[in-house]
Order: sequence, then C-alpha cells, then structure tokens
Amino acid sequence: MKSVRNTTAKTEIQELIANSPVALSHTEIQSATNGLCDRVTIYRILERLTVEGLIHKVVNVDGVVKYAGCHSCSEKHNHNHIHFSCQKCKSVTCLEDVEPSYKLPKKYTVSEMNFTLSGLCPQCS
Amino acid sequence: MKSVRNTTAKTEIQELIANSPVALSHTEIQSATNGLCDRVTIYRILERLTVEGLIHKVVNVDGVVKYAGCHSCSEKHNHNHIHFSCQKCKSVTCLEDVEPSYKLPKKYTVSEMNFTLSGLCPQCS
DNA sequence: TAGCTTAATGCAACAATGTTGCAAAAGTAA
DNA sequence: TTACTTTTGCAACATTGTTGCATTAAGCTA
Ligand SMILES: [Mn+2]
Ligand SMILES: [Mn+2]
Ligand SMILES: [Zn+2]
Ligand SMILES: [Zn+2]
Repeated sequence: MKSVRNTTAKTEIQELIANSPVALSHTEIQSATNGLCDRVTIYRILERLTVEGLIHKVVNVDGVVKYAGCHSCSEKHNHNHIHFSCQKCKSVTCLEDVEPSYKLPKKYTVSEMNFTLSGLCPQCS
Repeated sequence: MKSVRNTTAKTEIQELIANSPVALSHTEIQSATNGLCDRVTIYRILERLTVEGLIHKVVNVDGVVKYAGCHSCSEKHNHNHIHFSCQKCKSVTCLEDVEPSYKLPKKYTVSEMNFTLSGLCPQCS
C-alpha cells in the first residue's frame, strides 16, 4: 500500500500553482519558491501532483512546459479546454470556458487533446 | 542581398520530409540520412526550410519537436489543421482536412494555432 | 573553365531541461 | 518514541538545442 505524504515543498508548490492566474514553468516555480527544495524535487513534485490530478501539464507551442491547476480532475485528467499563449508576455492561460469542436474523418481513437492558440492576450493587445 | 543556396544536404532533407507520411523529428532525420551532415547542420537546415515555408514545426503533446511538409505556404505559414499524435507508434500526422472551430472572448488576438489530438491512429486501433 | 564572394558546413564548446541511483532525511501510523 | 516507507538532496548522466569560428563549397561572372 503506497500512501501519499504531504510535505512542505509539495503543499507550497501546489498552492503556488493553484493561486496563479497563468500556468507556471519549472524555472518559474524554482524562482518563486527560492531555495525551498532541490530542482530535482520540483520535477518529482510536479510529476506527483499531475498523477494525483491536482495540476496539469501544458506544452506550449514554443516547447516550454508549464503547469496549471486542475478544477475537476479527481480520478483522471479530463481537459477539453483551449490554452492561450501570449507571444509578448509569454503567459500561458487556461481558457476553461472555450471548448473547440472538430470532426475527425477516419478511424482515429481520441483520448486526449491539446489545443493552444497564440497571439496577444488582453493585457498585451 | 542574401541569396539561397541549394546544397545536397538541404535537398535531401527536404525530400525526406516531403515524402514522409508522418512528421519527423531531428533524431529521426539524423538516423535516416546516416551521416549526410553534422547534427548542427540538420538543425540549421530545418530552420532554413521553415523560414522558406517549405516545412513546418510541430510540437507534440509530449514535447517532442517534429517537422512536416507544407503544402501551400509560400510567403508565410498559414496552418489551421489538426495534428494527430499516436500514443502507441508515436507517429505524428497532419490532418490537413480537419479544421477545428472555437469561439474566443473578443479580447484575444489570435495569430497562430497548434491543435493536437492524441490517441490511437488507424494502424494502431 | 577559373576566380570571386559569401552562404553553408564541421567542430568544439556551451546551455537548458529532464532523468536516474542511492544514501540520508522526514512524514505517518502504531 | 519507534518502525516503516515515502520523499529529498546530490551527483552524475542524457537529450536537445545554440553559438563562435575557421573551413568548405555553391553560384555568379569574366
Ligand atoms: Mn489548462
Ligand atoms: Mn501540420
Ligand atoms: Zn500577454
Ligand atoms: Zn499509431
């Protein structure tokens, strides 16, 4: 039986992501927590929070990996929203209300989606 | 005036990508060309082909960068199709016919899109 | 064809990001 | 507190991509 332990670093990183209006990268988290723990530990905490369904990973169009809080992912991740990536301020935002629609022609089996739009966010327009 | 030179390596890599049914990563290109040129040269050729509008970059959901041929991008890139990423065979395919629709809050200015679905491709279903 | 200009290449060195193994530290239940 | 197990720190490594610079070679012209 593998139990989950709530450590200081894990709690702090989870709250940091949950309270952030934009998705955060590993580097941004490391800067924000300022020596709270080792950088390897941050990677492992992010992995654990993702598995637990508390945060989700967002791979930006420029390849930068960021993390954002989940709102209703208890058992497994179920995201069908769009992400917006600002080309000016580099922010990545979850647009939870925006559900894209599409129609696949062939015999593809879809299990996940990752839709990202880039341009200028409201602050940078 | 900066002119463009067609070298053996550039031509071969462009044809490799153009004739491939799936998007190719830098590593896959390096393996396929088998010592044709240095790995740095491959990066620079991919950059050049992208600027020239002959290929386009696809950042997969797992962060792996791949390249696929462009069909009608002379002046600048204009892609509005979906990419499909197979979780089993790891292939990334351009679904040129599939155009997703969505409605954004009007405060956002969109200039690019990157939509990727993952699951099982027809061969792996 | 030979020579000239400069785009393209090879190579080394570096940077950023992420992973793994293992011993030490810390969380949790008894 | 003790015992058990998860979590952490650290070092070492892997992958991917970038940069500077000397050398090579593509394409133009005579
Ligand atoms: Mn999101
Ligand atoms: Mn494509
Ligand atoms: Zn912005
Ligand atoms: Zn497949």
